[in-house]
Amino acid sequence: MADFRRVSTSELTWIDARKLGQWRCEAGAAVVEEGSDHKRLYTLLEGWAFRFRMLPDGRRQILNIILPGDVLGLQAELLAGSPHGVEALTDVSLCAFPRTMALALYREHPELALDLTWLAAHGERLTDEVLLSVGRRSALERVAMLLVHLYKRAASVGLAEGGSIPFPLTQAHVADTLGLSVVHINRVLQRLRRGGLIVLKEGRLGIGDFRSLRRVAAYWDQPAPVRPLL
Amino acid sequence: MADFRRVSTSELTWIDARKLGQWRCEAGAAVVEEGSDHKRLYTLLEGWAFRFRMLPDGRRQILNIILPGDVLGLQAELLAGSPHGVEALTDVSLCAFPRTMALALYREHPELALDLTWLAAHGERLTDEVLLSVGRRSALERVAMLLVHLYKRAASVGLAEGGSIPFPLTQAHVADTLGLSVVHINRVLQRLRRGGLIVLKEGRLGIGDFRSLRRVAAYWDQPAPVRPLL
DNA sequence: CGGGCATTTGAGCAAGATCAAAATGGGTGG
DNA sequence: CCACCCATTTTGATCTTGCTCAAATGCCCG
Repeated sequence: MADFRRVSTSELTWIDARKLGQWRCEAGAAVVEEGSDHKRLYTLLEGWAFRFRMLPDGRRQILNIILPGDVLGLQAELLAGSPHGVEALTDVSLCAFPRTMALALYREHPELALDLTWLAAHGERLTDEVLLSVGRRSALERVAMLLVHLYKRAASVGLAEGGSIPFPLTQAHVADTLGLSVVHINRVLQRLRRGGLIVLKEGRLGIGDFRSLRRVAAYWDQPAPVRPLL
Repeated sequence: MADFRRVSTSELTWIDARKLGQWRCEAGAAVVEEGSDHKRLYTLLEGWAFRFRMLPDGRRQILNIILPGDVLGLQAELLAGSPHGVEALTDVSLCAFPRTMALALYREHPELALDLTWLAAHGERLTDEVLLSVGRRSALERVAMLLVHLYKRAASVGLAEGGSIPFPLTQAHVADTLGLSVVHINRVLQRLRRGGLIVLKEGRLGIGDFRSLRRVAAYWDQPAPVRPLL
């Protein structure tokens, strides 16, 4: 997610040497099985994916949308067993590392290791934000919030072009992200479209009026997520 | 949270040497101001507390209940600025460490540092579980889930006595944890009480019928959260 | 052209919210 | 010990947000 501290070349080489290689996944495919016991750490190089959990009867909650640059598997791989599934939204390519890299990393590159913890903490903060939405925001606020947030994240990794970003989520995905029904999502989206707040068509999302959309979302800026200089 | 790997004596001494000391907080007091820029890492020694975020208009979402043994401030202190508040539920005592401990820890005790990341990841997993509840479970399921879960956690740190644990949350806290209204929480609790599933009175919670309560919660066991041997 | 998915629309329903007020239940100062 | 205060719990009544069910429409792809 965007702002990282500068990583030294020696660190980079070190990481690079341990790469297991690249993987590709088709849209819709499971990147990590729910409940499986994977032994890897991934970085998403390209494409979109999401983390989710399900209830026995099939209800699904999307926990997190994953964009290029995000690290995958801190929760899953550091913990035994993976408590969630990961599915590709678009064709996806990722870079895998052996799980055993972690300890070596901690021994040989404490700086990088700290970054890893930072990343884990940051991930939790994102989840916190979503929890606030799902628990306490109205449907309209939730949708507005999600769209603003996704737009910002996508733009920050260079996905914005001509005032819009790719938007590979179906309305069902949005529903499962926000804890709402598909039908209702549809109606809320139309409301936002009619109000000129968003432009959502042909798989792309543009924001018509950032300021208003934010206001609708009952959202205001978080201090930028920068790793503190210790 | 219960299951830790064995920590060596040298590690313990190291940690102990860095302790800034103990703090106490009264019930209801803010342990960390929302939005403040604290410089500490805490461990909760005694009592209950909770993490929360608020919306401009006062709506509150409780993110996490904090029990003795839990680490506080991974999200807050590793990130710049604290995006959430922490409030004491009961009188509380905590142990503080300087934020600068982190890097030293990473340099000198990679094993411990890995534990720290593990803790951060584990924290996120808890949040994930709550998110699944709030997003996709019915009110009844959510309450059942929360009570089972709190009971297990509290019991695992030795708070259970005679089949019950202390329960310092008001119904308003439960409501803000689960994204429901106080009135509705009240009704659901009565339903569970009448069904003999729980015993909740005089500030203590007992579970009448674990199996059924779990079933009601649409909950089933997670693999135990044990740090993997790398 | 036909099947499958996603989106859209309509109608009725219900879980849970809101509003209001009464009943409890400690704690506190007199 | 009592009177009072304030927070919490409880109850009742009504309303609304968002859900469910059902069907139509549009679209992509083989």
